[in-house]
Amino acid sequence: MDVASELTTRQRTILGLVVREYVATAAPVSSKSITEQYGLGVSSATVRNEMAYLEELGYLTHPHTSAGRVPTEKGYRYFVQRLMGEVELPLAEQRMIRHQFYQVSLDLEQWMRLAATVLARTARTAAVVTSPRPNHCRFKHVELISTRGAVVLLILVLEEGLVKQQMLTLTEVRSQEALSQVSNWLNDAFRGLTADEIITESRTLPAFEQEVGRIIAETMRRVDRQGGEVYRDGLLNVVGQPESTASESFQQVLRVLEERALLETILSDVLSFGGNGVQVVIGGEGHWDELSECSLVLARYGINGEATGALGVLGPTRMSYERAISVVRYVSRLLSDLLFTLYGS
Amino acid sequence: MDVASELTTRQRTILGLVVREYVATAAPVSSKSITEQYGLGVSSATVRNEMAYLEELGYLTHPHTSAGRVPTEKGYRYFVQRLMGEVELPLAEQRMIRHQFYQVSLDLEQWMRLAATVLARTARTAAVVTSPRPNHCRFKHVELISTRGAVVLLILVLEEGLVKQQMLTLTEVRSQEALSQVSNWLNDAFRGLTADEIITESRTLPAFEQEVGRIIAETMRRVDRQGGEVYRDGLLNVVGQPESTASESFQQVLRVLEERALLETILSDVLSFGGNGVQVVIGGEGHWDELSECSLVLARYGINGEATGALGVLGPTRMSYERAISVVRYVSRLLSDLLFTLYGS
DNA sequence: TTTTAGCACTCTAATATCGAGAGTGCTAAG
DNA sequence: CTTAGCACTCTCGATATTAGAGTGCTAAAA
Repeated sequence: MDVASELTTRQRTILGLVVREYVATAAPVSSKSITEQYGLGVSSATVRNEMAYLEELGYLTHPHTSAGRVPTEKGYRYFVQRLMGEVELPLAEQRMIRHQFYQVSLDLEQWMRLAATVLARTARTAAVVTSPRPNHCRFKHVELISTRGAVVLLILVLEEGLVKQQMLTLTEVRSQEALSQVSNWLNDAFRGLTADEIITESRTLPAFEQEVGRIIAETMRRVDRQGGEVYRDGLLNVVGQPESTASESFQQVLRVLEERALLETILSDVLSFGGNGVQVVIGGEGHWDELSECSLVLARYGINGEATGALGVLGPTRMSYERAISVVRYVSRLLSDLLFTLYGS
Repeated sequence: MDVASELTTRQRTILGLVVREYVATAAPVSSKSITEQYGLGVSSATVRNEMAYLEELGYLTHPHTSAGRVPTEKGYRYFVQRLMGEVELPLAEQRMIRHQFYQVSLDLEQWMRLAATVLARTARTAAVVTSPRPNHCRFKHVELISTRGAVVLLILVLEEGLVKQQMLTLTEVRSQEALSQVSNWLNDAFRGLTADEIITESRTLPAFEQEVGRIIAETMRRVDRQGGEVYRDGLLNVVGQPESTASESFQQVLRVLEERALLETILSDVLSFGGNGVQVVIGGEGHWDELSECSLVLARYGINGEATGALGVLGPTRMSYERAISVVRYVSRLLSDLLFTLYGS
């Protein structure tokens, strides 16, 4: 079916122009405007015929009888897959972005935040970044710090440089001395273990150590399970859109962005689906009802097999895919590189 | 001037009803609907006269000649200050909220997040919570953890239970042993000091210790300066409003919510302005242009003199101030209590 | 066979007109 | 001081009209 409907060069050119023009102006594109702006050496009537054919194949539509053409989701997909090519972000922008990352201090959290901001600004859409998580995190270091009475601050450092804190209330008061001893002890005992291994290891320990071990394992399991922090930016870009005024589908976008759980489901769904590289989901594609009328441009980043996160951009179907895809690709590579310098083996 | 324009009981009643009715329906309130729904024992004509008087004083307006009345900002302010009284959140809701906080683990971050969610859901507006910060934070504990080569993870714990992490690249590789020795050393030397004191203290130390001390002090200064994390929720509540469709002022609200810097300026402005208790800013009040057509209900929380944060709710001027104020008050008290159990002296 | 000029046709978007209805303001009487 | 009554104003929705943009189709030209 798709083989039969192979397009001629001219048809592809026209489809590309319609997509570009529509993305730029948000208004249906007429045959005349195409011939006038980009002289193809043919008349508007010819373009009209081609457009009618493209509509027959489902790449374009009519809002109504006498209006210009608008790309369908299928049209956008064709554009992204066959017409666009591997566009790279302009070197000037690459340099600017890289510069910003190097200016910020060596801190994962700041990188994530910056990544979200850069994505949103460059693609002019909403952006999402999840912090990188290992498949199974491993213990590196624990510190027990007495604060007040029986309340103790437990600080847990994992192999990947992730730091978690947790307050505990002990059944009896212990001195900082005693707590330090315990944590030193545990640091030796648990080094490099996973949550499950820590549980096993704890069995042989005295009651208090065992209790702390249990809490550590629990925290690690939570980290394994619930994935990382989610950083967002550029919500305004979604709201400011001309089409957003009326349509309710944009409320859905905001809902997706606000509800962690939903967002994470979609992200992991999309990423488990495709392989490496940038994934583009245009208008739900049947699987994700929440994303109708929106597109998602996603990529994984991080150190493969060790710790990966997701990052991407969410906007109206009418978005600049060139910009979105190129910036998602660039930032994901950049972050991967930065992570490697910190945690790489 | 305000003394001369003291209102009669009936005028106050009518103003109150108009505000309540308008908040509920979002439509201009007519004299008839007032007399019909809440029999005041007077005719609509009387109400009309009173309304005209209230308009003269600036508490109400007309969208146009033949429409019902709408409260002005001054009207809302009068309502909040003189008519509303100290409304408490319904006990059932109080219980529900308290329950949610106790279910979540003993973790500041989770409390903040939950507080934002609860505020947004209860007041049906956008909500903001900033984490509590001391005026001048004091050193408690440092840990240096070697990760890979010369890259070291520095974990800094402050008196108030705040944990900061930071990656360093050393000029030479050092063993974990050596690093632990240094951090033990510093833990004794810096205990309870402020950033400035640490700088002074460092002068007498060897180069490496001095360098670490400098980094610690720098981090602490950053904490002092830039305030805490900001948690937001309920953006959808702003977008979903009937009046939001057209007006651009709601884009401004979103801008305020998205731009950390702007938000923090406004928060600290408002809070430094008023004393304790819940502060209500209705429609910018001349100082904050970004908040025209919006209202902000804010309170400080935390342990006075030790560590305080801000929390509040941001919505259209047409919001339920009873709900907003009562929930802001309740959550701020609740959080203060919770903090006290953890860090209180 | 492909392209194109030309023209009829369709639909939108803007504008004007109209009437009903809601709500006020005012006046004069209670 | 209150209220019935009424004129007046303004919005809102419905309807009509028109200009213009853009298409689809046909028949001629390349």
